[in-house]
Amino acid sequence: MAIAIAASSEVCYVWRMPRKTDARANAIATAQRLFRIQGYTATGLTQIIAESGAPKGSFYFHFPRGKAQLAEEAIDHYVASRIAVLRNISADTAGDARKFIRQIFRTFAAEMVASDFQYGCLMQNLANELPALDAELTKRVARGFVDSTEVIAQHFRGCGFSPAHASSAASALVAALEGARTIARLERAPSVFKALAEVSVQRCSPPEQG
Amino acid sequence: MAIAIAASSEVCYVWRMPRKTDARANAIATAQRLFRIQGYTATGLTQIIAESGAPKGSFYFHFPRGKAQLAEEAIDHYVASRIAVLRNISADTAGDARKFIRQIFRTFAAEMVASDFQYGCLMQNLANELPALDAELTKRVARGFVDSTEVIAQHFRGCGFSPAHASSAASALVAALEGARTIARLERAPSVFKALAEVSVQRCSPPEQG
DNA sequence: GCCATACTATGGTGATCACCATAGAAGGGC
DNA sequence: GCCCTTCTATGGTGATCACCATAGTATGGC
Repeated sequence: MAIAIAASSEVCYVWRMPRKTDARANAIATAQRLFRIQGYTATGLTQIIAESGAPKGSFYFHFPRGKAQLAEEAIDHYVASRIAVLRNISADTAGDARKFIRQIFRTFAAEMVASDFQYGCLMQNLANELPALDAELTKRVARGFVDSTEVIAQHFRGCGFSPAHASSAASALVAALEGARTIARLERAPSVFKALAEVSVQRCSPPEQG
Repeated sequence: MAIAIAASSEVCYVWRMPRKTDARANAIATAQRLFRIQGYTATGLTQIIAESGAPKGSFYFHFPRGKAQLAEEAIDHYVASRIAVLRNISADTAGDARKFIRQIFRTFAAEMVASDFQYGCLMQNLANELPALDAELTKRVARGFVDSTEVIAQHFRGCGFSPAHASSAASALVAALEGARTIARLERAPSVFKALAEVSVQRCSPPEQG
């Protein structure tokens, strides 16, 4: 097959060699971790490469567009896993908005405790450094929030919320989660998640709920 | 007066020369603005000095401890003005929790619109770069949140909330405000403030409120 | 065995980082 | 008029930044 393809000059590596190392995946995972802890600008490529253990010089082979490309792939990875978590919680609490909200706050709080309050949200960290980001990266961050919000709104609609109400409630919940992360990191305590969970849950309990 | 004071050797500049320039205040204001837009690490001293218009070389005369000291003074300034704003709103809406909350969201949203969604919260930006901050600066950021929260809690107590309820409601409100800022910057629209205001207000309206 | 591809390895690019040493100018106290 | 203090001005420090040029190794197709 290589012959047939080699003749076509357009695409030159279609046949994929068996993956030899996981240097690329390691770099993305390390970048995601460090960006979450330190932020985008404060994290140097030197540190990412060093901590990823992967060979140093080959970085621009895997990421020819450099740091920006690495961040793009890191955020894609992050958003995908965050959405997967939300979908799981949604499935576990189908039709029950209060249980859904409580479970989300509990899950996020647990994640922060597990990291000893070191990890922030990758999307939030990038959002706070917008001028350092190129257009493509900014778009992905914004899209990450939109997609996350949509998963939550979908669950609320499944609880009988009107589409408009579901959207605004989802938007409020996402914002509350982001804010809680900031506070929790400073307080090194998950109490703010508890406070916000109560506030958010009370909202959908009153008689006129629908 | 200068004679009498000059005799005391302990303090050597009590008598204050007439302030010749406002280079120092300019540097703090410029730092605050840039830190809010770009973040702490991403903002270089070079840029601060250049944009502040003040003379370049004299920076370490005014801020002998360098960037960290500048950030400390910037955040002190920021926290003080934020608390003043909250106190004003509190006084204008005494005894009315719902009005208080709505007015806060409206004020913060207006500030974001006025800056064309460029300004983040200085405390939040610093909180997201904790590893780059020294202990003193971290302490001031944390204290800024505690003090802001206390102003809000105080208002809630004045509305008849129990102390515990007032504290957790205030904590939730602060977190919601921070999260809303992040989202609003990306969406370049204040709608998330509106959504959160509705959610937060509904909480204190149901029959059992107290 | 040969070659193309996949990946590693080294060393260095100019630019920018925070920071500082040193010296000069401006102005009031005496 | 001299001095001390406040403030300005210049130029450069070593370190680190993202990025890249070049060469070497490993592996599978043929």
